[in-house]
Order: sequence, then C-alpha cells, then structure tokens
Amino acid sequence: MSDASLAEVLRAKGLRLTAQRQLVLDAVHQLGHATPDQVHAKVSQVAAGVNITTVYRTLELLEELGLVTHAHLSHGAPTYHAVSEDQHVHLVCKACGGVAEVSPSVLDGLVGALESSRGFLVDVGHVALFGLCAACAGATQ
Amino acid sequence: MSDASLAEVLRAKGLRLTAQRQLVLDAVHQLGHATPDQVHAKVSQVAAGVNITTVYRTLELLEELGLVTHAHLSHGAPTYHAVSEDQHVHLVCKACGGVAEVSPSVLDGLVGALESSRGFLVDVGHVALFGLCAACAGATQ
DNA sequence: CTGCATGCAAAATATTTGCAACAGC
DNA sequence: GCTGTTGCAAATATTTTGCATGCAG
Repeated sequence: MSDASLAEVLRAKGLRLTAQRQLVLDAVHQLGHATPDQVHAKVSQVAAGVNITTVYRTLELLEELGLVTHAHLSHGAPTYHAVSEDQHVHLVCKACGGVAEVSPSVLDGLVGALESSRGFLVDVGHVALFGLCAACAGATQ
Repeated sequence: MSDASLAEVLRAKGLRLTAQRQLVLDAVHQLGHATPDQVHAKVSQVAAGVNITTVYRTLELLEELGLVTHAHLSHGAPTYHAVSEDQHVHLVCKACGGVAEVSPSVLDGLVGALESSRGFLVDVGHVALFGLCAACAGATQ
C-alpha cells in the first residue's frame, strides 16, 4: 500500500517513482523512527549503492509530500517516521537514551488548555517529552 | 548574585573564576534562551576576543555545575538557559519559528498521568511542544 | 610558581549544494 | 528525448580536540 500511494502522490506532482524513493520510504516504515543515518544504513542493506545525500534529499521530499514527518528527540538528531503509522508521543529518557511511545490521548487535556489559553495548536505527532523512564528512575537517583 | 554563586560553585570544585565564565553566564541570563552561537555573539559585544570554543566549553561546564541547562527546540539547535530562572515550557511554532513560554503548570495533569501509568518522570524544564502559534494558525491554513 | 583555562588551528561530524551522468516516462 | 534524479565531490555549518601560551590562585 505504501508503494501504491507513493507512486500516486509522485505522479500527481509530475515527479518520478524511483527505486531509491521506495527504499527510503520502506526503511522509514520498517524502522519506526530513525535518523537519516539509520535510514541510510537500512537502505544500504538492500541496495548498497545508495548515497547518503539521496537519503537526505528523499526524506525532505517525502516530508513535503506528507508521507513522513520528523521529530526532534534527544540529541538534536532529526528522527523520521511515517505519517501513516499511529500518531504517538515520544518519551525520551535522558539517562539511558531510550525512546518509548505513548498514546497521544495523554495530551488531550494539555492540548485543550493551550488552545483556549494561548491559541496554540500543538502538533501531537511531533512532541517529545524528556525525563527519566521507570527503569532509570528506580535504578539511579 | 549570579557572580557570587558562580565563584562559590567553582571554588567548591577547585576551579577558577575567569572573566569568560562570568560573561557567558551573564549572557545566558540576559538572553533567556539562546544557542551557543548567540551566546558567543552576546559575549563578543562586551569582550571581543572570546573564542567560540571557549563558549562551548564554558556552557558545558556551567551545565555540569548545574547553573544552566539546555533544551532542544526547533531545528536541532541546543538552546541554553539559566536554571535559576523560572522553569518554563517552550512552545515552538513550526510556521514562524517563534518560541513562546508557558507555565509548567499546564503539564501538571500530564505529568501525573505519565508517572502513574508508565512510571515516567517528565523533566518539565526540558520540554518543547511543537505546533502553530495563534498568529500563524489564524493567518495561514 | 603551578596547573587550570584560553585561543588558535585543525580535526571530526553533519548536512547542503554544484554539476555531469543516468534513468523514468 | 526531455527532464527530473542520482552519485560524487566539494562546500558549509557545527562541535570537538591538541597544544602552546597565559593567568588565577
């Protein structure tokens, strides 16, 4: 299904369906969330010749097309994930660096409060919360 | 007061109080939140000779000492702010790039929910929420 | 004096861009 | 065949590191 919609969206803009674009989109789907570097590594497992430059350009394009988005997680690393997946909020542990996902419903109250008080519309899929995961909170501190 | 506590904290660790360290800490206080580059620019207004390298090293040191922290806002740019300031949540507009601040109290419900359901302790001062500010939400879209 | 701190330059990373060769349609 | 795409290399931007000089204590 991702291939079909990719071809469709590209066609609609007069753009071309290439092996690289399919591979990058597939890699994003498979990885869940990953940095450009990780996407490149994943793509390279299947097609070794693909350049990191192309990965950057393709991710930018796919984001423009609305097929993927990126969030800024822990260390300034842009992390891409497919939009077709369920939206989720990232919980980044500052101790172990792990990333957990929770349902956006936990933000419902917050989103409503910010919208009424400040007129700010939160992009739920782009939110990252920093803190300590259960394991690290118990272990250390 | 910042100078006094800086000298104190440095002394406690056998480190030295230098003009650069005072300048960097002052710049962070004055700027509210800023990238290393912006801190360097601010410091340069007062003392032109200060190297960007020193700013990086000093910010890292000040963070270790607990005098400043950094959050990752919009574009992977680490943003530093003094810890003595009131903690605040950053609202980053993905359209205009503006950064607004709101009271952490809006997160109270969320923090409680995550702690009980997942055992995750949110670091309130480090949170950045992406979305559209009131101006951009009204203007565009 | 003694050793930590700084400045400078160069290295390591991450990301973007110019251009010629290539491939989708 | 026409034009969008890719790969390569070089340019940029950002952050880190090595080393000799300088200054706080």
